[in-house]
Amino acid sequence: MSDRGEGLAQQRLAKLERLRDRGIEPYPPRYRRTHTNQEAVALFTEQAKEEANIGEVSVAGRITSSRDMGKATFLDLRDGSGKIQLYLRSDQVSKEIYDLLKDIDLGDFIGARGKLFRTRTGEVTVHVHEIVLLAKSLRPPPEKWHGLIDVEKRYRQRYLDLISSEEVRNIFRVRSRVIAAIRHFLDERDFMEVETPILLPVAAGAMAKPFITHHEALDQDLYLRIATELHLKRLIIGGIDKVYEIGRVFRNEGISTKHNPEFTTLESYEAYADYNDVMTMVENMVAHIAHEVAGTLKMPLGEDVIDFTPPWRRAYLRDEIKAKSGIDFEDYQDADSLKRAMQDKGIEVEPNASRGRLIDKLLSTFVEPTLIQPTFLMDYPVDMSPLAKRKADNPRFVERFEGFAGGMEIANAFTELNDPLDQQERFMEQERLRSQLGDEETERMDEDFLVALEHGMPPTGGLGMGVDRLVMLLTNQKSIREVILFPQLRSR
RNA sequence: GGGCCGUUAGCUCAGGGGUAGAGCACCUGACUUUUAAUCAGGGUGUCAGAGGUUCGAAUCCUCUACGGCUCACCA
Repeated sequence: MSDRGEGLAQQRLAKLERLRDRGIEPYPPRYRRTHTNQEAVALFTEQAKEEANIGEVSVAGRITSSRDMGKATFLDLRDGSGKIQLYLRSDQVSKEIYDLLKDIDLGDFIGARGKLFRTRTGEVTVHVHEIVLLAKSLRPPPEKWHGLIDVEKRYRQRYLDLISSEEVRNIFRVRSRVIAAIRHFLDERDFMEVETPILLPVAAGAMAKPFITHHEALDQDLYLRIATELHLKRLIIGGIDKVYEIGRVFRNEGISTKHNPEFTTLESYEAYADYNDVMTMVENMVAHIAHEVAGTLKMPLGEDVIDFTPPWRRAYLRDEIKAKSGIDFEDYQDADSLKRAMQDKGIEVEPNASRGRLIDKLLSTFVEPTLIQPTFLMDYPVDMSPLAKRKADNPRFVERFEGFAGGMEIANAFTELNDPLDQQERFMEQERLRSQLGDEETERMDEDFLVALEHGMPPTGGLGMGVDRLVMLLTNQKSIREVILFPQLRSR
């Protein structure tokens, strides 16, 4: 048989036709297995101890490796639970079955039935007397030893990445367990999980540029949410005293190793709590998650080991910025003077930056990269926190903290602003900055939310956490794309 | 958006003006406990795409597409 000029897919297609010609259906509707691969291996291990007679098992999965010895063949079969080895002998299966092997390729799904035994080298193996093709694969799998390296291909065809990399499979297992652990932690504390709208007439609740879309029937532009904050606070007003949402938010900004246009946040709000209570909750929650997914609170990250054991270090934002940048932003009460001070230090500054954004620049340039071990920075200037409550003893600051680890911000929390008149003034100040500076990312006025606040909101502690970044920390990944199954790429 | 780097067989990668290469995968044959099976034979290709320079381009130049890192922006 010549295969010159034939692609690998054409070869497989030819095998498919041969199978059909022999009356073998390459895509049967179902197969009943008795055990997952993991269960089958465990079954043998348990029963072997008792030297009991082990019955037959049927298992199913994708063929990931094949070792053809002529009159005997070994196959590796993988399902969602793990791998098990199959062993076929030509003198112990029908000719039809052994011939079927010739037209089965790496990547095909099969079901196999037989008795368990242990090979000379000690591997639990199914001594197969019957195999059934469950699904023919028409394209070759990635290389078995190096796997899939091409980053673009890994993201665009994530299924191939998952097939060929145990490490990648594990990252997404951990991600799933992180989210489950968050739910468990909050549900245990009587928080109620809710879902709030993604399509909104006004995208408010954070400083970010939104995506815009259009509703045809309403003939109205809508925005994709940039935060869940304002709707969750409406629910606090509505009497749901402990509420949270884990959900996707969307920000129309740059893409980088730390930013994906859609990402997952946890936001939680607790009535009659303040930011000190939230701080305690955050360190306990992250410790709980780390313990659940890793069994330890000391997580490797690059060259470092991050110790999430509470209590985390606490410092004041102003002190920390002063210590690391040499600038005390309280010496500069307006944007212009602060800008000059920063330029004198050789810092590049956007001409239109507000005072809040300048301070944020100091934080992200000089402080954030140095916060490897978990740290809370407390008490932010009111300029950069339009939704947080002022400190009673100093109205220029608010009761706000951010949590950092691994040089990244992972949490942002405050005692929520519940004074509707102050909130209105803060929104108006943001609107003024927007029109004056043309800053598309300033906070937007949400009139409907103001009406809600006027009905009265109890003192409340609120939290926002970047779930993707938390997963990065807990899986030792440098890029957010490694913890998002299908990260945003330019379409081809 | 700027800068730098990359794109060669299904996959992982060499090659850098003169006949398109290797390992794995694949195909043919041998082999009844292998496991990166082994042994013998076979190269399956729009060198990302389009122009240009040259007697001759995968190789040099320009543009385009996509990706990575980084800066800017943000969480």
